[in-house]
Amino acid sequence: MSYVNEPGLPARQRLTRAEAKERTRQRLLDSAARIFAQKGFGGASLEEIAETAGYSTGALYANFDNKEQLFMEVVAARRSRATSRRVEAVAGILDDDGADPLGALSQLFAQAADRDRELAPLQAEFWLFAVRNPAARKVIADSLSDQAAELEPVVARALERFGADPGVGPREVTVILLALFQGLMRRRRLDPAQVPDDLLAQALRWLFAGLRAGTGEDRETT
Amino acid sequence: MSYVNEPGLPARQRLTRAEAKERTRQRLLDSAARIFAQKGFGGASLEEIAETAGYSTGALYANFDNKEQLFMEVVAARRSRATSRRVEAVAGILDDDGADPLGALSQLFAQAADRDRELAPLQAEFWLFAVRNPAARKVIADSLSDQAAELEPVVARALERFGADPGVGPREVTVILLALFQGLMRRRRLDPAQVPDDLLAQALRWLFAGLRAGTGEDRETT
DNA sequence: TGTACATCAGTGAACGCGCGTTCACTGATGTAC
DNA sequence: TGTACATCAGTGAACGCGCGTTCACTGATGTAC
Repeated sequence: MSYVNEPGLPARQRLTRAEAKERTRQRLLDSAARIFAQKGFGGASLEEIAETAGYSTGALYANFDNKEQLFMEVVAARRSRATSRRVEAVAGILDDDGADPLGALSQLFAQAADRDRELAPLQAEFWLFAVRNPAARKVIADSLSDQAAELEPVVARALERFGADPGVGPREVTVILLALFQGLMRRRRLDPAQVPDDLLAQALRWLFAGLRAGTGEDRETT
Repeated sequence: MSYVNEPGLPARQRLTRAEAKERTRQRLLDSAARIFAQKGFGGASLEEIAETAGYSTGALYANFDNKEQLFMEVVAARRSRATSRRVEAVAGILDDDGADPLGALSQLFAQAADRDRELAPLQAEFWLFAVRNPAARKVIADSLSDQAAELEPVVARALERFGADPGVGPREVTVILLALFQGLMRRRRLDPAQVPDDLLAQALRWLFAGLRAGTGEDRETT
């Protein structure tokens, strides 16, 4: 095998052409996600994206058709990642028998949002892109649906555990929870004082108490 | 008085210079809000904004310093408008003794969101601008706080009416409600099927049932 | 009321710059013998 | 294993276009007498 894999060197200097291209593609996608999050679709320049990844602009056009397609590939790349890990973490918390699972859960989310500062802006860009480009809407909507579908069984188990009315659809609750979470995290970003760590926990407790208390037909008359 | 105010003509042909300038300013702001919503901050061109309003680009620079300041003026202009009317409508529904106030309320919001298609994209642009421009963050955050403050007394009354625990802070509930509403409306825009008209009503019923049922200290242990 | 001058809101052509995209080129990888 | 040629991922200069911004100018409004 000659000198290719000398023990002292960082392993695998040599990549096949396809591997090298894939690595380049991934680096460009990572860089693109970062710059799009920081500057927005309009504000991000392809040169900065390429440069941040360590390439020249031509590398982008060897891997993607144009700026819009690059953006959609970022969407697709984000589709599968991160989400799964987060769902697992949520499931873990609910299965543990800690004293305050809803509190722990909301802390988990708050920490995730504080750590990954680019997630929320990136998602806002995705949403705006979807609203403005009819061709992209379905893809981005599906990406969100996937997210919800993955979280749904965990929510279903939580509903059981907290003794919710069995008539309650877990899909609906999942959509509500995601909306609530996103809304609060966005608001928190603008003025953190208005959205303290435990506000999401509060909301969750109220919501689950309500899920326990009444069916959906809990109409009220004076 | 010569011929200035001939009865047959649309009244007040003559405007004072200040009035004319103010009218121009308003038209430019309206047009800017529309184009920013449609194309985003980066995608909107000053020429299109001016042209849509019926002016040339120079008119923009006679009224605003530059593109960023124009954007911030759009934020400020939106701050006072619309919100008040909406809050009044909400208050009206809660004071009426209809059979299903929460349902009526959520229908009101859904209709508003469907009618004003530019509101949500514009607010997303505001949010992104705030996140990216530290100097603008406080102004935009305050704008949101105003919105919440205006809605708060209405929420407080709703809490009383629905018999919530008196220890519950109306401000927190207001923040939660706004987050929930925004999150659901955004999602609805991407795929309406996932967020039917009455999902917000469902969420509200559960939340208020929870507010009635338990205090914030409703901890749960297996 | 009428006249002469000052002001200034809005015009629109011009400027320079940065951007997305293209393309002839390079040199490392792959293939055939 | 070695050699000759083909392929193609990535380079980087060049292109043209649209943009934000500027500025000399215009003509209607305001002011002074």
